[in-house]
Amino acid sequence: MPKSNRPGPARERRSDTRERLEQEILEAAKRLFAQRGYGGVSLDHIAREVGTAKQNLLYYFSSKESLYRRVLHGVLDVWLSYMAAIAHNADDPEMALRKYIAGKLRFSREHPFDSRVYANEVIAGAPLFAQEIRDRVLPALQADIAVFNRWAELGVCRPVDAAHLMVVLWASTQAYADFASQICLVLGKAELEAPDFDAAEALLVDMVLRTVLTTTA
Amino acid sequence: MPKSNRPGPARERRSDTRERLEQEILEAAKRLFAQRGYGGVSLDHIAREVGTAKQNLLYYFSSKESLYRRVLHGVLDVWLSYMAAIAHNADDPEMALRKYIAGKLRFSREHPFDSRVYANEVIAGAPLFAQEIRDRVLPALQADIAVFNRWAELGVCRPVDAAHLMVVLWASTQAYADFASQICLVLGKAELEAPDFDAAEALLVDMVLRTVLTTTA
DNA sequence: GCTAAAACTTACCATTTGGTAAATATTGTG
DNA sequence: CACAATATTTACCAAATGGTAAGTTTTAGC
Repeated sequence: MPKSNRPGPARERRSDTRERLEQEILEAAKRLFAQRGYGGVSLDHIAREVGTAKQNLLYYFSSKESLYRRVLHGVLDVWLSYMAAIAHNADDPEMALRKYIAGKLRFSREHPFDSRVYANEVIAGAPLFAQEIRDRVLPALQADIAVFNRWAELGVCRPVDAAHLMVVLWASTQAYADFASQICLVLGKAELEAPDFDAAEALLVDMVLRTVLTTTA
Repeated sequence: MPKSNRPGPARERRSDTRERLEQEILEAAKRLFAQRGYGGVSLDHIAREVGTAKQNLLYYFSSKESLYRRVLHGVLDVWLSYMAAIAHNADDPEMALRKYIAGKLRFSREHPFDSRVYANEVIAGAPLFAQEIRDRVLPALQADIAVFNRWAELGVCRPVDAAHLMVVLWASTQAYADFASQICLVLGKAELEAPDFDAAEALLVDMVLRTVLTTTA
């Protein structure tokens, strides 16, 4: 079998190399932005981490800011999908909430840096992401609030302040990424493990279901 | 009445000036560290904010790091006092928890920058404050866990995972400082006001008491 | 192999960084 | 007023900052 015109997976295609390096840059940027915040990271830093030159970053990403924005978008997309899933499971409040909490906690475990970059941006006052929050998070939240209200009308849930409930869920689930260093220190362990996330999930689900459901399990 | 030897409050004493300027520096540093993180703030920045020269900051604080540490200590001292108060109200779990939540939320409202600086430090992995957390937060948490366990033994409370419950309370209460910008955006208001904090407090108290107490109110 | 596009490097730049050293100004007290 | 302690400014510094401009190497398709 001779070399096909469109090169096979034996040797990486140029476009694949590009994509891979782009990913590596994004990953490194994510780690560093998470650790030191936007202003605390230099392009040189990121470049060295990836093993290329600073000027090559600027070949892939036109500026430090555009790189940062790309990282932020990745996080938000996932979180919004979790919020949308609540509406998709609207026929079963308990399952919807269980899934939401489990999903957010799994994300905190598997992508702690993503969560931290986002946290840094919000703590800074969302200087670069305010519009994105208005345009995408606000409607997603309103949709979920509507779902909670419908549940209350149907009598399957108590009427709760859904907006603040979601804030509590955001904060609690993301804390296991954002505040992991402190949680580790006070639990006396080097890093959070599966049982810790399980315990967090059990407690959070318990708290939320006790607060929201009318039927006692 | 002639000028007394020890100058009265008519003209500020030197030592008062010193203290005042020191405070102003700390306040400005706090605001800026909260907004941009340690690495994102320059001494020049802080100095300009205060209206003095960078080199004069270094006269009052020996280095950027020492300034940062001072800010962090201020926050932790208050939070630890709230944690200690739980043990001091050990005879009344409901009141202890109500007070804790109310106190933390009031602090988030009145001192949002403090909370944000601390959040930045923890998100960064607590590079400068890890030892402080081990030495002071860990014992404080263990003391509170012991209180929860005693409540469970007495039958006034359900046995809960007190460590994770405290994590949830930390995250939820601090979110109203750290994530205020996002909460404002999704609530469609310019800034959080008293009713928002009241709603947050009501929900959090409700959630926690439903989870913890054996007696139904 | 040839050529053009894509990928990467070298050179450079004005500005800002945290910090040191030293000079100057201001203040309290005898 | 004098003098010493306190407070503030001026002058520097080597290193790092984000970004531009221009060059060089590598690759894909003919």
